[in-house]
Amino acid sequence: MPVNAISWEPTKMLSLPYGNKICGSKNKSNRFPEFNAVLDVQSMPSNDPPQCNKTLSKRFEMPNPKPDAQGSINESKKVHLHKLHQGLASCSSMAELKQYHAQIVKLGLQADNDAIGRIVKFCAISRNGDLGYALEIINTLPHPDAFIYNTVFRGFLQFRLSDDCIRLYSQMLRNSVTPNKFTFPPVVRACAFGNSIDEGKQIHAQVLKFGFRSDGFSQNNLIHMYASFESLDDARKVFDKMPQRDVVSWTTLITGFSQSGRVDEAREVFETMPEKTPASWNAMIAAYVQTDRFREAFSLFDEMRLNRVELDKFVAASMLSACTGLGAMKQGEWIHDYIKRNAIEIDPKLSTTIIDMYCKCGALEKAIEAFNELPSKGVSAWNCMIGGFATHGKGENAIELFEKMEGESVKPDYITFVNVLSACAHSGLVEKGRYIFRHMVETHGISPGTEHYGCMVDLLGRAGLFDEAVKLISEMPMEPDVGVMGALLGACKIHKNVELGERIGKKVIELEPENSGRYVLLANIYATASKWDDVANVRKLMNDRGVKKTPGFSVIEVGSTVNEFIAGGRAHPESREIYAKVDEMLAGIRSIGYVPETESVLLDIGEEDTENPLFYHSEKLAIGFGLLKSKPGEVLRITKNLRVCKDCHEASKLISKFYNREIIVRDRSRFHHFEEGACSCNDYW
DNA sequence: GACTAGGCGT
Repeated sequence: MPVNAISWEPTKMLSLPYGNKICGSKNKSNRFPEFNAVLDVQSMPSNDPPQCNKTLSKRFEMPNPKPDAQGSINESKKVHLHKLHQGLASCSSMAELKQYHAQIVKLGLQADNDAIGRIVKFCAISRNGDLGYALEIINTLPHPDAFIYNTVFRGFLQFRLSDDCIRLYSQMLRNSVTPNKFTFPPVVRACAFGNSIDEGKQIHAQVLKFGFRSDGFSQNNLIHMYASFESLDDARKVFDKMPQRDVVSWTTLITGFSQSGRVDEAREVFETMPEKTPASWNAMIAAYVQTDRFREAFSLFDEMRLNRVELDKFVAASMLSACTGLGAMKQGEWIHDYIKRNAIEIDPKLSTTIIDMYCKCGALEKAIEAFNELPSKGVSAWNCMIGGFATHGKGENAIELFEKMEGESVKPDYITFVNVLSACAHSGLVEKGRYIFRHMVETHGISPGTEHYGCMVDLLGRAGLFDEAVKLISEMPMEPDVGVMGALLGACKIHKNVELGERIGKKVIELEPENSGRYVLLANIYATASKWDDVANVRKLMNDRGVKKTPGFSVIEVGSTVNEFIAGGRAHPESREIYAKVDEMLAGIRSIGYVPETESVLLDIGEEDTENPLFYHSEKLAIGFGLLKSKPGEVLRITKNLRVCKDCHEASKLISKFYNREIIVRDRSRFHHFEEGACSCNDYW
């Protein structure tokens, strides 16, 4: 995109409002050598209303440029112009716009800021605009006004061209155009987006010097800017110094703390808010959801309802996501019903959230129903539904839906193919996967990324096609990442390919030394080959590096309560009954052939004890609790944070047979539907 | 003539 050519002057720093405390690790210094000179406001008076310094004001002593050389616009021109403005308001394309522009030029108004401002506005910020054209126009104007500059700032911001926005701002000053209150919100946001810390601080100085200390919009954007620099102390200072804070100031600060991972401080701010809007409630609820603190999200949501605050689409989305996190389908269903009952707009984001909730809660049928109900389906809804089929091991359905999507002329994107390929991998559809991989490139012109390669390696590896998988990796145009290598490692585990597994395992561990799962996998590969010394070495390496195994937990929703279990845990108030039920359950399945499987446990415990922790894996406790609390025939839905271990998998199959129950377990990477002694994954996970 | 806060998935 063409950007104005500007000649720059030597630099000179100005003093900053808040010292230089921000550490600029992410700061890009010296990107705007011109900037400091232009932004020199040392000599500017700070009185309201905004003024500029003497040098600048000279320009403003000149009479404003008149629309035409002869003087004011005559009456017939005025009428014509009025009609033009009306037409422009409903203009829908650049072709049409250029015709209006031509007429304005014909009227001799090519330098008239009022008329040209409307043209620039369309180009810069309309959906069918052309920012480049706006820039060309601005370069031809002898005296573009603040409105025109501000409009183009917004245009730059829409395209995330923050550096260009900042450059144009300095050009505005060089052209002696005084910023107004609409100038700073977009310019400050540009600094935030571009992580331009030095420039941001200087522009902050300008906000004050130009007299916008009391302008809520400018100040709120400054809060946002410092928060995005993760300089919460400065954000807080701006907030504290504001003569009048509004609900946006509070909400911005809450989000700032939350996005810097300081959720508890966000809560403190939230608690002190004088009045709360749904946006403020949601900012806090989302803070909990984003940090997996789902229970706190639920309890805040209850509080919100007690305060008679109605939920809107944002709160609904956050809470649906909390339901997804906990596997709390009934609660999620309640929110979905609420959305429908209250005609809350289901936009593309909300629709993916709804579908994802049902998919991840194991209710594929309900997800399909929700998907079919959507009045219009964006690509993300299709992606989400295809991904749902994939994780449920319904590869054929995923492909069928993908073909339907193509049939309805919805353009598949990068993610679509990640999900379709992952569906092929989960269902072992090798030939189809190879075809889709080619189809993606040849028909849709999407070049494969690491995720696509990861899926292909997963697919080929699971099918035992190691040579082809290794060859594919060697052909990758980029470095294979840990996802790709991890997929190969997983395949080595399944097929007991010790030699390759050892090589890849070591590599993967070095790529991700803090991920305990990788060590466990390598240790298990050694264990299957009875290489006990190597098992011990991996374990020692883990200990030496202080890498802890992720504690496993499982969650089951019974009635309206969500119950969480950790392996061997006894924190549940009914733990005695639960353990008794688990013992009964294990005795039951032993009678139909259950033999505890110990292979997949990292052997860091004595032989004798090996059996017990397996008996009481969180998943078995959750199933025991489910059997205890649910009616016969009711489906048990369990969500687990780790992958199902081989023993639990075998046990779950037999439990489903012994008790004649359908059990749906969501693990870290997919779903297992246990029914009549078999699993939907065909023991292939 | 116009500006700022909160949501999803891969």
